[in-house]
Amino acid sequence: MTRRLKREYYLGDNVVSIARSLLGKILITNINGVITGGKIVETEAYSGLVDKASHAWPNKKTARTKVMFEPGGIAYVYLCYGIHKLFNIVTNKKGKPDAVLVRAIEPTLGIEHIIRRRMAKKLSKQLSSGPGKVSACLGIEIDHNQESLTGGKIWIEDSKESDHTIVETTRIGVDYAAEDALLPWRFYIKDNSYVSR
DNA sequence: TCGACGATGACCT
DNA sequence: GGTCATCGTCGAA
Repeated sequence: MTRRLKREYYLGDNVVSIARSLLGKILITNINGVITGGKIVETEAYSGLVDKASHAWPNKKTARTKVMFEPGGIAYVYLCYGIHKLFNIVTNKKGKPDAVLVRAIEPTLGIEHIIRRRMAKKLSKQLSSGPGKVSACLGIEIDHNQESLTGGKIWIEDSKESDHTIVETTRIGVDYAAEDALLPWRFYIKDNSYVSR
């Protein structure tokens, strides 16, 4: 069985280890009563204090990034390229702007709704293999920004699964971050076909 | 105000 | 491999 992660989980001060430990857990949404979810198979860590790739670097608080300065356990959702909604998990204590980007899931719950949202005919590996696709599958919108992850709309459940091998590598699409683009802060489950790229 | 530019994805060749 | 849709954000003016 599975159980919902508690607030304390998200308050941890090591966003990199949280990003790694989120692999295999189940991300679930309840959007107007429609429940969908999937196993997290790919994540990336972003740390506002030390990481040029983070929107909140260097400890930069703006209208957009202020949600990352809140205590962990809430969502940071923003619009990328004017089209895609990217879902992040805010971590760490108040004033420490860390977040984990969920890049891919393996659908496990409400698969018929996921297929409908993606306007597909059937389940395929390409439905949820990318951060914009994850939000599209789960019905995550911009106005879920700052939504609590311990409430009734978006949450994460633990899983007993632990037999996967984790691959760590560099993050995607952050070349602008110069040397920080080389940090091994992207994690995915080895051989899982829902991983992006 | 204004303009450059994305933590992407779909579609094309 | 390449192109481009599309718009909020942020720093410059």
